[in-house]
Amino acid sequence: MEKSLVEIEHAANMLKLLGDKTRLTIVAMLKQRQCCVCEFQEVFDMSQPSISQHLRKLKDAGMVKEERRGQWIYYSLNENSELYGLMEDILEHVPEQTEKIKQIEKSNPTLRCGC
Amino acid sequence: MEKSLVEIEHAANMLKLLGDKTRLTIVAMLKQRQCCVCEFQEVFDMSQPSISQHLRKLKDAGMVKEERRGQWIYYSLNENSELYGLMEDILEHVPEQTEKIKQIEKSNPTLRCGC
DNA sequence: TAAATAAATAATTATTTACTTATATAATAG
DNA sequence: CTATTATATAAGTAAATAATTATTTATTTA
Repeated sequence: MEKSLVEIEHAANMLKLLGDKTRLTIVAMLKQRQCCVCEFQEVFDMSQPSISQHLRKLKDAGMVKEERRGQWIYYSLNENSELYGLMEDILEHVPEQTEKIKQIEKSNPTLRCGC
Repeated sequence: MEKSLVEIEHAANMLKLLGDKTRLTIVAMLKQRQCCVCEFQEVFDMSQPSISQHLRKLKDAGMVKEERRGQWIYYSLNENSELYGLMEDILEHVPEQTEKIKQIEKSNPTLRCGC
């Protein structure tokens, strides 16, 4: 399979977004499974608006998509993005975020809805 | 061949550096061949110190190395960096910078030394 | 050794970024 | 309908970034 080519300016914009530890971790977590905002709140030591703003940037760049389910909004990687191939290749070099996934499954913030 | 794993913080730092169009272009050019500072000056519309500072950041991160040859300093990719594998994989998604390489070969700023 | 060239460093500045708190919007439950 | 919960948006701010100009350092050449 050929590598997808991305215009250098688009690539730089994407790399800049992934060049933030929080966002890179978010994306690495989403590679393992979709997450809702309240789940990210469990693992990042920052305010809810801060997390929302990171997700917004990733969404504006087309890297993630959101899906509302009741009062929760779930985020996942956008596999249709022209940036997806590059994102995948980057994530292969980044450790799995299994600890963080375990952490949210333990505290299970969306317990009440049975997601 | 297994993908090299990079700690998420290191990966984020590297991606932040590549998340700048000038630096990403520099690195893409260096994938094709080593270049000296005056050659970068031919293709980027910015001051010499600005280019030097970009190169310094890439060097501090271990992504490029420099080699003085007379009054010129040549930069090349540091293949021994723990980040090299990731960098290579990213560059596979970025267009070749052949136009820029041609441009510097045309004006040939280091003509006088016969490099 | 003096002048010229190549590159790095220092100091400054405008812009961008990543956070904060406060507030608004949207959905659900009582 | 009201209260609660989940998330987004707005406004403000401190820190980081990418550029600039001025200066310094290093090398070559006359």
